[in-house]
Amino acid sequence: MALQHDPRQNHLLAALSRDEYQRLTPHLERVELALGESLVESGKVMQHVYFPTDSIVSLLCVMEDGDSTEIAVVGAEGIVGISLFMGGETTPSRAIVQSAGGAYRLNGQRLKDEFDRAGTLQHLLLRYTQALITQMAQTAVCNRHHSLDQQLCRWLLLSLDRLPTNELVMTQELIANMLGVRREGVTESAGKLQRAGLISYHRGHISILDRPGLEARVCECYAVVKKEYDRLLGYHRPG
Amino acid sequence: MALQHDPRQNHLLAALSRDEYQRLTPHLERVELALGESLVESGKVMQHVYFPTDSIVSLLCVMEDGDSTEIAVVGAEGIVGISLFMGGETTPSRAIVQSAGGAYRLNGQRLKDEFDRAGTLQHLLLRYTQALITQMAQTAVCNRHHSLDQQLCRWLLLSLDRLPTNELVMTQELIANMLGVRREGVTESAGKLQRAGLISYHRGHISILDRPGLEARVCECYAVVKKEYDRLLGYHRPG
DNA sequence: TCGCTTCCGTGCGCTAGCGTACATAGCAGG
DNA sequence: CCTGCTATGTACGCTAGCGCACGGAAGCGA
Repeated sequence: MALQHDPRQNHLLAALSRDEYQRLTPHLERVELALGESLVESGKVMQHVYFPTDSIVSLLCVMEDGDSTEIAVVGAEGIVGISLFMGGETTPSRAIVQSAGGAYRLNGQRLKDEFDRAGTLQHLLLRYTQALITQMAQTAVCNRHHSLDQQLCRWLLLSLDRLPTNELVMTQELIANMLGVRREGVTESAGKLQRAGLISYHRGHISILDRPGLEARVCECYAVVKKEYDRLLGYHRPG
Repeated sequence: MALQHDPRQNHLLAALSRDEYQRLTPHLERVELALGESLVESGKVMQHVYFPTDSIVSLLCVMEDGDSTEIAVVGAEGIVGISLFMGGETTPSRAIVQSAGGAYRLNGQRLKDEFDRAGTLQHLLLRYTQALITQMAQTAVCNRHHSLDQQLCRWLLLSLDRLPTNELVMTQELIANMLGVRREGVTESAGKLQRAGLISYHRGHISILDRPGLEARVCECYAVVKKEYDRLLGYHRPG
């Protein structure tokens, strides 16, 4: 029933009460996010928050020497720019578009005003933030204890869950940046998955051929995060 | 001017408005936390939140095989049990007392009621949560990119910042659990620091002898976290 | 004083992932 | 077709940290 472009493709916006949605919708601006575009820069004050619909955004922690690590990924289930309503205004991390697609942009002040009404939106955003925290925590423990192979599977599955298709546009170089490992390491791990017939890699395009196969190889971290997202955000919707 | 036991030794409680503080203070219950005590168990609903005064609490992410990693540490600057006001009620992580000491306990429903008044407390708690998120993110990137030596320095400094003394009661075995590494690895790294004259280790008691020396060895992660805590929570108080 | 437990130190072989270097293959444009 | 660029594959030595095993030392209780 969704129009081709409908803010309610974003799950947070879809869960708002009628009143809230009607207050916000005149100020929602549809934007197309390009691969690699930066939505949030470390320490810079944001003017907008973003509600992805069919795009994916990575939250990255970047260090002085340029090395980076993805700490969480945001798709249609979430929002980019939580520090606006959390009160800090800025954050030391970056937000990079990991998969091009659409999103709805909202002025930061409008969001804060609505947040301060302490209605459904506030509760939704806080629950979402807690889910995000879980993802970050699990990422930390995964970084510590699990093999690159497993982490790559986790990353692919988390991305896949946020995509309408089975195709990912993403070079190994970029994945390496996300995971905070060498590009060659990704080549090697991806090669294993490819030889096992789980994925097919071709110059920046990954096709997932066997999702159950990936789920059989992934570490528990994926399930922990997914379960917590389901619990907190109740994804009982069809699409 | 603080009494020997004063809830306002916790910085969040100290920053409340007079009204808020007076509403809460009849329900604050002083408790002594013992080393190793568990305040929050994975998936269990909490009855209380805790405001540490001179104790330190570690938030741990524990995996199926028992391996664990500390994702953040909480002292007098914070609160244990954010999932209560974030709306999730439970969390997949655990909270363990890392350094014995005092705390004030508050019934969860009382906290939620006050939180929903959308006053100073709400803003404080949300800003604190954002600081916590920064700590978790930086922990994740540190796990990935930095040596055990550096991480041990970071851990010692973060603990030291939350302690009144220069002495830490903590076995290497426990530190290893926090950092998610082998006990032997901690022995080795701690040995280096000891030979360099920075610390003195003796059967579960660590004395920090040369704090500037630790700061010279630590990775940038420590400073990033500290700066963000200062920015968000404004620790311009004397003690 | 003896015995037990806890905590710390050390050694050794092993492996995952790093840093580096280089080779190849697809794609685009002239 | 040739050039050049980007993405991927491969190889090789290196190191940090792991798993395991053991030894010793400090404290505690009987």
